Amino acid sequence: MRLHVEAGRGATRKEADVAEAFAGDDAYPGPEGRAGAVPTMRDVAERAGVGLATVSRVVNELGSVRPATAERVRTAIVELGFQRNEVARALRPGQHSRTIGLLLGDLTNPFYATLAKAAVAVANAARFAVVLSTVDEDPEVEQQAIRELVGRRVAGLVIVPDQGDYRFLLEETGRRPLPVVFVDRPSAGAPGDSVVLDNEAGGRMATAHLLGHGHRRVAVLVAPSYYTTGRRLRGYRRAMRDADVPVDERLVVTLRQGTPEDAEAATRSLLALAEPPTAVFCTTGFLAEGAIRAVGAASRSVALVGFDDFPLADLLPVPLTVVATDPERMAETATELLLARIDGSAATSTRLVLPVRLVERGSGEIRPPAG
Amino acid sequence: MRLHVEAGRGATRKEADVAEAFAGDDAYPGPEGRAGAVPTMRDVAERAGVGLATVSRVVNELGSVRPATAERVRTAIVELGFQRNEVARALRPGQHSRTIGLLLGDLTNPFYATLAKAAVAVANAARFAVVLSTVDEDPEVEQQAIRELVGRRVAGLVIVPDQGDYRFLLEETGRRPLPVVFVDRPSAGAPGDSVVLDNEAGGRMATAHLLGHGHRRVAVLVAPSYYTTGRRLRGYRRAMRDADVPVDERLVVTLRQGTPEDAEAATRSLLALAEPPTAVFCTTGFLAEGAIRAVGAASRSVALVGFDDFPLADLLPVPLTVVATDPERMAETATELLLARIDGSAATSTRLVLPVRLVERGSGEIRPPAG
DNA sequence: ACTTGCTTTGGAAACGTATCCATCGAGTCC
DNA sequence: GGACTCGATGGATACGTTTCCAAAGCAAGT
Repeated sequence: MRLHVEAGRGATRKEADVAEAFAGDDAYPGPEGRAGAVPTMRDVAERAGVGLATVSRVVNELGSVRPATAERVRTAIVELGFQRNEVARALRPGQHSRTIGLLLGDLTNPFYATLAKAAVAVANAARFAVVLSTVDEDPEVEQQAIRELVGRRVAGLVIVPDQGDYRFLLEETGRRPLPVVFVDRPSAGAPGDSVVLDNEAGGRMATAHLLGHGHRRVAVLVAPSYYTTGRRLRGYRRAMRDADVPVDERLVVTLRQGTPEDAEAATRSLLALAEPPTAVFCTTGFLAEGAIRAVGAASRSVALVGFDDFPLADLLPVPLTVVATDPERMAETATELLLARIDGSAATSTRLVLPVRLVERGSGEIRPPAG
Repeated sequence: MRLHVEAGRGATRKEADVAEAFAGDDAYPGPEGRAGAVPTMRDVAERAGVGLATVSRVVNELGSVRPATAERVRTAIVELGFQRNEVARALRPGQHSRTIGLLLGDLTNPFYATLAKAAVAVANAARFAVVLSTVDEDPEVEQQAIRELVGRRVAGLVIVPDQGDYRFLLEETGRRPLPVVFVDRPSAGAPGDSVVLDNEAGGRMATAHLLGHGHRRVAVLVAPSYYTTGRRLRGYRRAMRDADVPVDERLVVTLRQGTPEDAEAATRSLLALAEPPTAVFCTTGFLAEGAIRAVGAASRSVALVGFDDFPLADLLPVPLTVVATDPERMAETATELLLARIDGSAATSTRLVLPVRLVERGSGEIRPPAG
């Protein structure tokens, strides 16, 4: 049993490494198990003394069944504890499984976690289940995950796309295209709605804010997520141009990985320049985290603006100014759009752009050293 | 279209509230759609010139099919882009859907997010899908969510239980009991394995640590999550007893809600006492957050120990000392246990207790004011 | 009273897969 | 060389639901 190995991991800990497995206190009933199998519609029909079709009509609340009959059926349902088998239901052609697939990145990132939370809430409220898949950067894995979901006949997909090509979705889903909503980033050429942030405006706001506080040497840290951070960078350039401040390309750093560690190192390098930046715009929450560490360790005080708010940002030694987004609203909107699409309303392709806003907390209002 | 309302929300924002929906640029193909429907096993069989059963045998890698035949079938599968319909598969008796249900609390809580991440990773690696349901405190809603999952014929459940009663699970799943693993808290009387933390040891370590730094008036903030924080409180009492320090019950505060706000208010009250505590043990991450705010606002410096680590804890003005847990490992272990159970191995009921460890960062090493 | 039309009801087929069982072919033993 | 064995293969059935279609019940109209 593989678990034994697992339980032994981390055995170097100081205390209470008592990963004990004691067994048999409340043993499972054997596979032969207990009496009643899961009741089916046929059981209900039999008990209520009606036909199978009638039970289905009652369950699905299609009309044309006499109130008295319906009541008998409902009684039988309650008595037996019947619950419709969604699997069998989804097998019928033209029926979907009341399930949507949710494909996103690392849940440890609060941004994705919030997306997931909101999507699940909206879907569950509509009695849809959510199949969650997390992918990290590997288009191969992602495509496999999508195929898997399609194989499970989900009714639609909410995807936070990687830079991959999603055109295969069109092939994949055969007769009628699977409803898909892309979140945070539009997909390249694939059919589907999308809900994104106004990234460019965010980048512009952040940069203009720093410029407005007297900074001229404003660095920008860009994560390799192509679309979003690219747009934010575009906003940066636009703000610089609007303020007639030339961009020093040495201050535009595109990171390889986008991890906090990566950003910390990059920030250190920036601060070690002959003419270091007096402000840094971090196009990502993770990047901001790394930059904070580097700046905190440095002697100089550097202005910072992050992207994506996170809890405790206001508790830092220098509270972090951020471009706050509303991932919750984004996911809600996306999921509602998907459900509408599944429902058959929402006929034409839609592309929503949600606003962002600047939250001033201190780190962005630091002025450059005189000179 | 409901979305219009949605897009209009938050319209008080300063800039870029350009929630514009423009349509029709790349319209969906109509419902009649494009050519090929999703290929089925029958299509594969036809193309390969073999019987349906043979295709099934190849797909499921049951032996007893001649290599040449198998190869023909595999070719046809690739050519057609066939993918097994998991829905139909799950309908067969004795087959499960290669899907597990994951039931937990607010994903915004990094603890749950990490659990979800790890569970999904393990499940997906075993080619299981994960249906995610989040519940918040309402046993009614939770039971409904579980029924829903059972109706979808999931192969098993990973549950972070509320205080509710899970015995109904036994009734619910009919003939053979549904494999269930409880995480973080054992369930009351329900059948199933569980994987929990050594909460009592954690509480003991935290308190002993504070006592060891000279504190005598050690307060404890308890969230109303019954099991875990109750155990942590028990550890607190035990450490106090071991050190022969009497417990002042006014310093034992059980919160109504367990939110940061709640904790902040409670901490303020504590600090306003005639004989305020010199140290606070927060039995929860959220509680620690609130306590940090209250302590930061106060003039006095108070020692703090939190429970559950979180990112940036080391970046706070006074880096937070915490009892660190390993939710990732917990979820991995739980999911592996569930898969083993589904697989039919792991016969007897199991209960695992995972160790915790103290991470000293500064806030717990503050000494009490002399006197 | 018999037809007409409508509502309510039940039977049966179909969805795509896994598996039982029968069949078929080839190799083996006597 | 023929019966027998064993592996490979195909046909048929069942899983639980929805839905098409037909039948039956019933009221109203002629």
